[in-house]
Amino acid sequence: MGRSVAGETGAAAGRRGTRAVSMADVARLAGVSRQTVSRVVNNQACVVEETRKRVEDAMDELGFYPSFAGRSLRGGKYGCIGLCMFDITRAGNVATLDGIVSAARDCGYAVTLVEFDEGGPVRLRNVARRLAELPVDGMIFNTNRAVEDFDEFKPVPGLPTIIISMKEHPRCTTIDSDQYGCSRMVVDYLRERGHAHIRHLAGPEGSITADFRLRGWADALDAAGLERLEPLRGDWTADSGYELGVKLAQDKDMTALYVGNDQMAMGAMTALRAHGRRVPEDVSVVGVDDSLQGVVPHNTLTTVRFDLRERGKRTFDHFFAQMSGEERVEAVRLPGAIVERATVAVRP
Amino acid sequence: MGRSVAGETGAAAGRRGTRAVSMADVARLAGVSRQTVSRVVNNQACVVEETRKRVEDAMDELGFYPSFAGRSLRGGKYGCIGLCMFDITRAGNVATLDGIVSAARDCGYAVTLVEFDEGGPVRLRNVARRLAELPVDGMIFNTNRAVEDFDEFKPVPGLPTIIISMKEHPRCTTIDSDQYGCSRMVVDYLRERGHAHIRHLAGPEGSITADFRLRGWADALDAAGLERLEPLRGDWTADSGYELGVKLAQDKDMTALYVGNDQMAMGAMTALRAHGRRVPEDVSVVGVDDSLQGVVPHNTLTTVRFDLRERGKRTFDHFFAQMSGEERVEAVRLPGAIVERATVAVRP
DNA sequence: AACTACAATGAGCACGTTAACATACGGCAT
DNA sequence: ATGCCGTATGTTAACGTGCTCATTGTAGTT
Repeated sequence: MGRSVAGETGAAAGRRGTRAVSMADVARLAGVSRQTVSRVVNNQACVVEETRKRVEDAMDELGFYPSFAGRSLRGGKYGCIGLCMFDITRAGNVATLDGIVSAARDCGYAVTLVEFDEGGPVRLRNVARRLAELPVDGMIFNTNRAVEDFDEFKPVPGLPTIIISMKEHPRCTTIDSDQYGCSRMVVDYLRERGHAHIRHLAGPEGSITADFRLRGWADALDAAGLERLEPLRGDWTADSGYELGVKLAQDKDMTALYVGNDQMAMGAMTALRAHGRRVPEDVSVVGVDDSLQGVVPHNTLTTVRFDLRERGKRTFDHFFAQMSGEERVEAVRLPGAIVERATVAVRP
Repeated sequence: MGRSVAGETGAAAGRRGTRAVSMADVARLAGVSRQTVSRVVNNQACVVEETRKRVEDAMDELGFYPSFAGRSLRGGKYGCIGLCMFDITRAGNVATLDGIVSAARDCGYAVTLVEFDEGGPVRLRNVARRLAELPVDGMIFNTNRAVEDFDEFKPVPGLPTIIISMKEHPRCTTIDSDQYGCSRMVVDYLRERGHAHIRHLAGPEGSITADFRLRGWADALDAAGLERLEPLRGDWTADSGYELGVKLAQDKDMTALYVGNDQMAMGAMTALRAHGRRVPEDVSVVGVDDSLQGVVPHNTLTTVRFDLRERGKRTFDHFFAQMSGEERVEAVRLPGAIVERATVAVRP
């Protein structure tokens, strides 16, 4: 905190005497009733051209903007969605945010953004409380980290709630890129190309995304009856990928490496090459996220691409459906697609 | 559009009979007046413990949340800032957004995010109109592209407005990373290390950031009386950097290359090496943004780092100052810092 | 002339909250 | 007993908008 909070300044500072212009002010200047001003603002018929003109002039002169408070107090709706995210700066989240914002805009909604508290364990209930006191008609949570009260959380009555998460929720619709399915897809893709020794370099513990990607890989290997060696865990950075790639270079049986994200894949690939393993001739490498395009020159990494902007759009669509009366609770998983570049070879 | 917009659903859908719980409902259940409920909600003194308890129980039972509309109608403040950005997904913007959101939160503000319309020329006036009808106490614009009515734009009376932009504005405080100064800094840095033939690979035309970085480089060379060859222009991607790097490899006089961002620098560096120019022995390379850390293994690029999250925080600070009555219009430019890695050599 | 039909506008209320003022009550000094 | 004070609570009014209903004005029909 430190400084005074918004609530306090509200009463104290006000608009320093410059109280915003109201419809009554406009009506007075234009010599009409407030209701006529209201009609002009809302583009209703039944206003004669000359009156409309006079009102519009008065609005311009006074710099009138309809008060959101008054309007929504009457209508009951704000036209805003509350969105809560863990870490906006993580690459995937931004695209999703962007998708939500633009889909919302198309339906006349704005997006109010808050971040999860960082210190201490996270509880959806607390965030929901905070959002419920903001001018929002519903909520979207993006929970890609562990949440204490995930299962017992109950959405605020009257406020449709969607959760972006791989974990299913008993009362809320969840939506996410299919982090589990993408791994099975990659394993199938590699098996079709003759690979039987497929190792995995996963993201850090505590990351739900990393866990689901890992589980998908493990289940796919088990289902296919392939040998499954212990996966390694990095921290999503290229340098951690390099470090673990050095270890993996020792494994002469490995013919394919599936890495939990592209940056680590980049690191691992560099390490493999530096230690005499050719890519893709000796070892095929597949990443996830397709995040290197434009960042690295001549990007050749075969990877899985999720349309995260689309994920945001779909999230809003489900939100909008609930706003419109849809009651169904479902778990939507959006599939990724393999982007074939040049780091996978076919085994004889 | 296509579907109905928020405004329309407001009246039509309502909360489908589930009108939100009001203070009056709580008061009735607890057997007190609305005012007493209000006092409990706002943690005011002068409520006897037993009454408070009864009211709180009633609130819990009914699932009461104070209505933002009613509250702000009375108080005149919303506790929300409107933020308008061009493209959230551009790397720098996210960090800034994050800084604003977290600084705002510390002062009890939420951030309502909208994007600039994409089609057609952009006018601040239109965006301001849209924001002014949302529940916001002020606005922040992030304008890193050309805006049609930049100079003549007048902020909405009563709504403090800050613009994140290198261009100065006659009526609004502007703030930005010092895109101009960083280039001068880089040129000085290279001159101190004996370089006299410093070329520039700039970002695309139409990017204000690219223009200011270019102008800083040009002015610094002119001021030092150094030869200034025509700069090349890429599109921020590593591949465009590579392509132009191939051309620059022909220039045997060039001893230093200053590139408008790190990704192009990465591409250019790769091209230079591929064409027999050693980095940094033959050519020193400096980028801007420090955006490769964690993305590329063993990142060695010397670059300029801006603390963009800090930029967001500072932006909010200036906004908050204006909310508190500060009238001053200023142009704040936040300096970057050179991150020394291994792509600059000292000339004999 | 008296009527209906319709267009244009106005009056009044309701939404949920809170500041300002009003009331009730017990305790204490005069 | 009277007056005063402080605490706890209730009452009233106001914030700005938009819906419903009422009123006025105008044109057309009988």
